[in-house]
Amino acid sequence: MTETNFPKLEEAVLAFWRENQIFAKSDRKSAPKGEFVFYEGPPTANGKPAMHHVLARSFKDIFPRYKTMQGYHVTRKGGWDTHGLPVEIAVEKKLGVLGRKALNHQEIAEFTKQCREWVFANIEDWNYFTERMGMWLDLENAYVTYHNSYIESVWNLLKRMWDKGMVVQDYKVVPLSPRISTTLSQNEIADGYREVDDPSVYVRFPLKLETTPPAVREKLQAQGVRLEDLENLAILVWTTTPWTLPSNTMAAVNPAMDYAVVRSPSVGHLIFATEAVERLKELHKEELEVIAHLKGADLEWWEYTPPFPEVCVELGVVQQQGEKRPDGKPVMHFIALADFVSAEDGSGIAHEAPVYGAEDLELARQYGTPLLFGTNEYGLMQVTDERGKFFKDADKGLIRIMKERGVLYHAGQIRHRYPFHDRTGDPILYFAKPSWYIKTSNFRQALYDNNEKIHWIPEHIKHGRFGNWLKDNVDWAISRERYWGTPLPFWVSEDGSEYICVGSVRELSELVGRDLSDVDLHRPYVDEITFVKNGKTFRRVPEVLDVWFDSGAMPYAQWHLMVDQDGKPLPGFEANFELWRKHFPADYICEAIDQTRGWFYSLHAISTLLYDQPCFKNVICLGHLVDEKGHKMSKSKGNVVEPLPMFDKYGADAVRWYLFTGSEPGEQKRFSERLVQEAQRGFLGTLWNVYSFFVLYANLDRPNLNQRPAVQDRPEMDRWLVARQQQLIQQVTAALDAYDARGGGKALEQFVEELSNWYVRRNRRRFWKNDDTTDRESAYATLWEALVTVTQLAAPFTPFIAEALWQNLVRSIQPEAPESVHLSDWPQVNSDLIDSTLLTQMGAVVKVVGLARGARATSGIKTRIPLPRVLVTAPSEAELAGLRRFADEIAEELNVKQVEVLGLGEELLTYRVLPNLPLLGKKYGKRVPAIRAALAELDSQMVAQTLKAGRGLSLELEGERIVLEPAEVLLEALSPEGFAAQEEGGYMAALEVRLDEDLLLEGLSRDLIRLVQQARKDMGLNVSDRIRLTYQADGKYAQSLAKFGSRLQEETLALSLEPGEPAGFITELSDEEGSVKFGLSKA
RNA sequence: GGGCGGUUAGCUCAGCUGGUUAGAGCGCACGCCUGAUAAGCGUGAGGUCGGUGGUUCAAGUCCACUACCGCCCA
Repeated sequence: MTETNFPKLEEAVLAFWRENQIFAKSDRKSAPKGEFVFYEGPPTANGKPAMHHVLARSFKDIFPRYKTMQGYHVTRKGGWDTHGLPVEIAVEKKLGVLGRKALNHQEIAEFTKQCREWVFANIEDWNYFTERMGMWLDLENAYVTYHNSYIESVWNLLKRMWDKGMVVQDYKVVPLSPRISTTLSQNEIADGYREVDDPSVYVRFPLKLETTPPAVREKLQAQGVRLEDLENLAILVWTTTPWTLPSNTMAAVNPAMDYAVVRSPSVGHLIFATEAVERLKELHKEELEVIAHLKGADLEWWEYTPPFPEVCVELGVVQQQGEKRPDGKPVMHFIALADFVSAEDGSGIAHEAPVYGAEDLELARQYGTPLLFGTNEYGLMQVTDERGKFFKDADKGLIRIMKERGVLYHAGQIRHRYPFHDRTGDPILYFAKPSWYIKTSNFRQALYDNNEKIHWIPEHIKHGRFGNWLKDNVDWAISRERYWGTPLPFWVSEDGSEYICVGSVRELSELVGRDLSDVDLHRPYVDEITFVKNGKTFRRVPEVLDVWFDSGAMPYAQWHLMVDQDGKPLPGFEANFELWRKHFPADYICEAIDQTRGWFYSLHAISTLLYDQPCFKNVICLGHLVDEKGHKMSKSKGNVVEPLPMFDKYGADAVRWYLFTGSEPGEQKRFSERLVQEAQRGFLGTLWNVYSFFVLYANLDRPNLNQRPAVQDRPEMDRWLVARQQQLIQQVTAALDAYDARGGGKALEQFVEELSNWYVRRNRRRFWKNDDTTDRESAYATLWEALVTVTQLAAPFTPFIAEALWQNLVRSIQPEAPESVHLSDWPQVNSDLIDSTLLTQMGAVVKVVGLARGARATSGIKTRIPLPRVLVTAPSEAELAGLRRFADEIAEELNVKQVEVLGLGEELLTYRVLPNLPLLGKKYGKRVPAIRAALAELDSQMVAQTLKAGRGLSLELEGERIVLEPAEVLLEALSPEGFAAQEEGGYMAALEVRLDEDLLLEGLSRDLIRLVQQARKDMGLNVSDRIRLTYQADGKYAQSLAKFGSRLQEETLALSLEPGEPAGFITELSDEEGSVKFGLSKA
């Protein structure tokens, strides 16, 4: 065996690539098919590379390698995502600036400096890891999102959107830590949930009868209820946050739900969800009588008096309570419809204070209602007698006021989970803050239509996770009150009346009146840049950009694209423009499934808004890696599998192979070391074995592989392998064209399995003892071609082993061949060589041999002992022809003297008669069971004769006669009596188990051959060394030697075989058949 | 609470538009082979296809409900 230490082999290949700059050369490989565009979704280099990065990078690597071999050029520009919260949090921890409300200039400078350093904390690990796993990526020219050039391109994109009116300022509900008014991230909140008791209050909102919707009037009338008779009619609204009630602008009902008009002895008439009636009875301990039913949808626009009507005037939002809009609709304080309202808790009518909830704010947008800020952003009440109190402390007082006003129906408590801020201990305040938005919702249709043009893997993401998300698209909030990010290029005048969006450094320089080319565009430096225009001083807005915009901008910013409103390059940026144009849109991108709302979306949104086209044509959306038990890998659980030890132990190829073929790419994958080991032993091991076999004998025989016999002159067995190999090229090419790595891998695996266990196994002798030179040369040629083809086809999957094989198989004998397998051209299918008849026939042979081996096993007679006869059959005429054609192969493989191929209707065979259900079901439907029963009754020989003659089968069915077409009946051969047989699906092999003296002696001779061969090996002889044999034998062994001695000599390369006292190396055997003792000496 | 995906042998996974006895690899047990040999091959055991109900001549596959796991969102 040659080198089998895969990790060591991989290191050698890496050295080879490095020394000979193979990656750089692949960049210059001729590319008649043009550019295949790949985008690297930028990882962050502050963390360590983990196994899921191997997954993504493997899939990112395989298709560019494939396309390069196919004759495309692939630019593999790396990239790093460098801004954002994770970096800031890490640095905050380090610097200890926790929960500070605002940093001063000096502090920001220190902070962003630290961020910049921290970003590449693990860059060395990343560079090493990427190379080691065999991913070719240009890391030297990687784009970096914090570079000034990158930021400038992002500004350019924003400016174009700004000029098109796509950028607006609006409110966004964010989680705040009150008192310090710091925006928190989801992660910071996730840990802070606590069980707490909060108020649960039911409040009456009296309805204004003059605004009753017509649908309500009609329905009440139909149910015999007069509106005027309803006393104190009010909706019953539920909330757990009384402090938000002063900010109430709407009450929401679910349009699909049932609502009841209920009479309460204590307060008059109430409307709330029918589902809640029983609960309220229980809760408030009073008898409630349902007198009418309404649908939620009926109630829209019905106006009510809120519990704190004075607030809206007090805040100056309207002139007077109950004000109308120009179209006659109320400005606020009416019933709105919302799908999110449920009746599982409360009354089924939700109180809407849009300032304090994201869904509520969205509803306010839909209905165009203004906002009432009952608190400020520090959580202090701004209105009512509770003014100045911390919001949670205002509940009691507000409840008292409502009681006095007679609108409180019921006040209780509820235990639920509510988030708190760890560091301050305060409850989280969800609060609407002004924020910058991109109006993506205006492009909902375009976003959706462009998505139709994308090929998603897996398919369901397209209309599922991603499509649904686009359908419900809301505006993209792009501003963050942070420090380390692309600063928003918006400058606002001191009076707040005018905004200027800056689209380039040059533009900013002109506004300021000095050259800013060397200024760091980050905070705090950019904050110092002010200018005067129209007599007003402009300062930058404080926010930075959402990092997802950074990453979504990479198609443009990685080339420092700078264009004007018409998309034409700005002066001096013509070359950048050409680079961009050559690389837009992407043919292929790949990331894990969590990117649907991250990178996939940001790419798609930006390209749709600015170019109205998708940004990528094909996308593989990977499932997550979990541990052996299906749990998420996390450091705290200690179940993380590190990639580098896997590479060191099994090699990167093994890991890659497992990731490609282990399961569908979109599925969640359970990862374990064992599976990598399996991949190594399976595909890689088998391939390597075949290769070793080839090398072992090729080194002895030195066949001339540069002058190979024509395919048509080769034996059938070789032509079969050639056909199979062409079929493989077809399969792998089709699979990779469809971005189906798994399909391609499975085809390769299947081929290598057949190559090893059928072709090599069957043809071994042609390599090691074959005086027929033509035949030997043919075998070498055929096996060599198959290995070379597999090497090339496997190159994108397992680049290391493929390279090693290429160097040894091809480069060693063809110095003019491409220097690396990755610089070679993808194999082309020669369909003339796909002999499908031959493939079908050989398929039947393999099948039947498999069955016969099973039969051998059950018979208990070792393969070594020849048997006189095997009967075989197959379900189709084409396959029977194959069995006849390859009868010799079958005989040899099974060690039987005679192969008898049985056709349809022969006497030795009996059959199982089966209905062809797919055909019969369509034709006869309900009568299928009866037909089935009738068929079972028939004599199978008769049926076989009938079908053999090509006649239909006539059946008596409940007095009716029907005739089944031959194709509607299936026959499966059964094992005949008295044979060791196996059958399956119409294939059958039956061994005649009859031992005679001759066959036994022949079988024993094989034992003797094996004995001598083992001795040769123990002596340390070469396979080609000649020997001399002396022996003593008795019993059956003596007979066997007498009869088959010459064969023994032949097989063991013995020049002589003499009876007498054994001399030299001694080996012996003794059992019930007799005994034998050999002496071997080297000739 | 909503959306999407998953649940098939001890493990990792296939099962196309419904159709005959639900497959593969690994592991396990037993055996074979012995000039690919610290390899190779075969056979066997092992399955209520998460559960319930429905549609159908026929359901792992279609429909409804449901349980559990995962991801995203709220």
